[in-house]
Amino acid sequence: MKRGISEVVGGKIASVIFPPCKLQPISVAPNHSTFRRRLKGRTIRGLGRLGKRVLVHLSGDFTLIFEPRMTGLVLVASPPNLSHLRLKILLEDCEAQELLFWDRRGLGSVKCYSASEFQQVYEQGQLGPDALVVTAEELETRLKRSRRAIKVALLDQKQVAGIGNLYASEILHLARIHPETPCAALTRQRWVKLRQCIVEVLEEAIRYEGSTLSDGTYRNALNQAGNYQNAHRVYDRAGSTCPTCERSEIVRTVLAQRSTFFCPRCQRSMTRG
DNA sequence: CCCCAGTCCTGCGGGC
DNA sequence: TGCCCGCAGGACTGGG
Repeated sequence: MKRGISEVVGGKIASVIFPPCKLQPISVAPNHSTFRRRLKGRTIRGLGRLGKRVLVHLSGDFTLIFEPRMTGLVLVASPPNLSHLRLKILLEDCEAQELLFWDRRGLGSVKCYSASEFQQVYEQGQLGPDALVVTAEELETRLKRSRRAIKVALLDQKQVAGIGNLYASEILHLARIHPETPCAALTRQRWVKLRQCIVEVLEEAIRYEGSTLSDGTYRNALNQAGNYQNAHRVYDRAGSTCPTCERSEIVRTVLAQRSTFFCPRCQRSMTRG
């Protein structure tokens, strides 16, 4: 999503519009008027990412933070519809005419923080190391004393930032680790393998422009559907044959109230294999 | 501290 | 055909 909005860099924010919306409003921080005041007239200096959040760095040391959660989109193209359009930022002096935030369920948020506010909110410990750059040693050090299931731990953004429910199942299948394996039971070798698979799955998903599931919500910054759902090995594939062993059927379970998919043959043991 | 369950939100789809 | 209800999950909260 971040990559798709690069054409906003260098732009100047001409106006900030919260379109009238009959739905429950999304969260805006610090509040609507401060948000608008902080954005207006500023120049977009660059882009960043913090786990699943998209960062837009502004002049004056402010940072605009998009948190899309499941159904939010950061767009530089027409949104899927107007009824769920939550924020419209009109731009000048850059390739993109506008930067939009669209969110069907409204669980996402937009924030604009000063450097010190940003530091406070995302102080050390709030978010773990980014999943794309975490090392096996960091993962092991953070989790080896935990008795939680590895699938649940991978979703904990304080431990490692950037892995969502869908990708946790895919990562563990590729790493051939049973999702209920207690973190403390994983060997050094398994942490190394796990880190490799985290990077492999996430980079693959990014190449495919993400997963557009059956509800059709996820889109890239140009409102184009992703293709990673066609590459899923286990997610949402309960009952179909495992593409790795081509023998067992994919099983669905629930861990920490989240759907979890795995192959009982490839991800057999809790502690070895 | 560690960990889990409940909560928020909207639209889709299964069941009847 | 239409209605109702369960479900999807990322982050946060409260509590054991």
